[in-house]
Amino acid sequence: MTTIHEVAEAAGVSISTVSYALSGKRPVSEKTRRRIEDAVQTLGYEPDAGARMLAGRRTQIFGLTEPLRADTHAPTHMAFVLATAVAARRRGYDILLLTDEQASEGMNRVAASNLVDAILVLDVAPDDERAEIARSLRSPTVFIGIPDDAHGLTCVDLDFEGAGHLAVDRLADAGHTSVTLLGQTAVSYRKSNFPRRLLLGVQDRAAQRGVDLDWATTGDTTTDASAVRAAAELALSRGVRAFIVHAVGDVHEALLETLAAHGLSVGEDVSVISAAASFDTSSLAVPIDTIPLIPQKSCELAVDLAVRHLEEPGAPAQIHLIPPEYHSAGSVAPARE
Amino acid sequence: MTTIHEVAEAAGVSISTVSYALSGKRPVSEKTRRRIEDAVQTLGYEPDAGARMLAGRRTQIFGLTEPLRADTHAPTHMAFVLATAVAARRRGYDILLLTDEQASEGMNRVAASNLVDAILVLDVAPDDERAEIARSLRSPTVFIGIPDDAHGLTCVDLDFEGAGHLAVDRLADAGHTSVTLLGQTAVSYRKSNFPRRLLLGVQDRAAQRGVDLDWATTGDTTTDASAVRAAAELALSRGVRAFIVHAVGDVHEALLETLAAHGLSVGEDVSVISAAASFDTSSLAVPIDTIPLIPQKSCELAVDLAVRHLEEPGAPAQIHLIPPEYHSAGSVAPARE
DNA sequence: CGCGGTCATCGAAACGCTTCGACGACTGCC
DNA sequence: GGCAGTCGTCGAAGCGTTTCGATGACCGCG
Repeated sequence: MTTIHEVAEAAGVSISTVSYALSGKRPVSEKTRRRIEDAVQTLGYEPDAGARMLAGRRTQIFGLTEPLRADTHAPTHMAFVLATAVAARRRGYDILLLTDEQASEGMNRVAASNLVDAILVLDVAPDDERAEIARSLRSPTVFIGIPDDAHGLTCVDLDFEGAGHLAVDRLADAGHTSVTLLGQTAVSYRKSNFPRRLLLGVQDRAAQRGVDLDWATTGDTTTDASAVRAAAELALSRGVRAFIVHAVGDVHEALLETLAAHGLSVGEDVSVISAAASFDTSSLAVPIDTIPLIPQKSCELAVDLAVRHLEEPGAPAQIHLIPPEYHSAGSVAPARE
Repeated sequence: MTTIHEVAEAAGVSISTVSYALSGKRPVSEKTRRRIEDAVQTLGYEPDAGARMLAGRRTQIFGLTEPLRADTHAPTHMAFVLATAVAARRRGYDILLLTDEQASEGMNRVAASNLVDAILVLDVAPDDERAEIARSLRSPTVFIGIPDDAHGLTCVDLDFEGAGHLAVDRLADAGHTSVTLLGQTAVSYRKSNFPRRLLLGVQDRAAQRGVDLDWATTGDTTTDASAVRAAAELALSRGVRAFIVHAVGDVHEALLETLAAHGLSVGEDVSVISAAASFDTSSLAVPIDTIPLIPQKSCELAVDLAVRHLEEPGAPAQIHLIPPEYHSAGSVAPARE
């Protein structure tokens, strides 16, 4: 294993000069630095992680807790994990997985042993036990998602309420007076927080704008295409011609099929908005207006916040809501009499 | 932060005694150990990871490389990641995620910096570039899956060929003379290795047993229910009454629906075996005989192998095939004339 | 009683890096 | 020509463990 000593010797300088040349924390002359860089190259030097942690009191590792409950939607979850890993890597951090049954043990352990510089929390539940732990930890902790009691926590998430407002506004602006929200599974309204926040935003704004709102879940614990079809049929029979969908791809497809079966053309006879979808809605049979939930955005912001808290330890904990964006694809039609 | 010094002081012993008491590498008297354990408890001592790495030349971390290609089946992949993390944790190791676009960079980096004790490789491709890197690394590396050139590598996987043999044998034993294999997506036969190995096993044994074999992929890049239905229809029209399914849950459901539509009862009129499914087939509408692919088994074995290579550095690299198990559920019927 | 042998404990030397204070060599100014 | 101020570099002190060799206490034996 090649050490900083060997690099120093090869370059004819002291080890501290090598360290400074590589970290850039003190100026090093052009000539010297080049010699050092050459030595690093030819020797294939890579600093020892353990030594660096010990001396530098930085590990360049973030812990990522993900409970991975049975009802977690795997593709979405994976997108978040991946996005986090990529964002962290870009800032020079690696990701240590904390998938313990009891997230508490893992968080306490890695924090107490200084294995990680900060902890990122995924798949946040309303009554998440990790909230309490995060408050007791000295390591910066960033939640991607918002627990009920977010007091003293740093959180990042899409502004689901705002997304709900935006969706209703667009439909109301188009003249629709009754709207149906096809939501998530029933269980996710209990185990997660964001579906409720979107629902709240939709209800809220619907009331303000005088829009009739129906709301249906799309299955009990798992998405159920027949439940979606039934809900859609019911809505259509009541004359509803505007839908907000907050669900996975399958639900969109089931809805579109049902609409097609009725001879209704999306963007002409009927309006559809996909709210907070984390998959690519452009691969659907029909282009759909979308207010996307972009994992990359949340995760990048989360990583940025973690880094910031590391750099300025005084930084206040607060909730960061990412403003919703509306991507038009022509699926909202003016209401007909 | 509490250090080993404070523990030593509190217990009235030297730090080396504390270290030995905690590691058990040298005998410590009952009395002393209890005092030390008490001090550890009350002070909430947790050894510093960096210091431990530096002094002990062990990090207690495994790297996990997962390329996460677009065509990766997320739920299956997640099951493997989770199983690996759990198995590693049980042996006292944490998992560091290596999701880099170029896995090479990450593997080299973490190995060179001694960040990990060993590397586990997931989602192995036939021409996987990580094979070459693994050979050049000093860190033990274990592949979960088998690349084309496995020379000099330690690999773990289900015996897919054996699973193919087993499936055909069961159907042939039941008197079936023609069988259809509903395989994976077309792309996975190029990008992965295991679908080919299962196919090979099936073809092989079918030839030996004089069984007519048809083979259909279940979509191009992604599973396509209509392709499954078409393949099933075709097979049925040719009089085939025996199916081997190597695919995700949706494919099973599409097949079962098609069979039901023809008024065929599984386990009476028609035989179905699910080969190498990594999900729970008992949640299907009809109980299906299954030769399961159990992520826990592969991942536990992989972790065990990594640990073994760490303990006895001389251990030879070899391929470990997990023998297939046949779980009967009554879905194989005797062939009719 | 003294001697070799356990057993439990201790002191000190790594491990490879970061960082602080100091120092010499210049430069430019009075 | 001497002095303050830069700039680049160096030596050494940690960082918190593990681990090796040594030491002292105690035991049983001749």
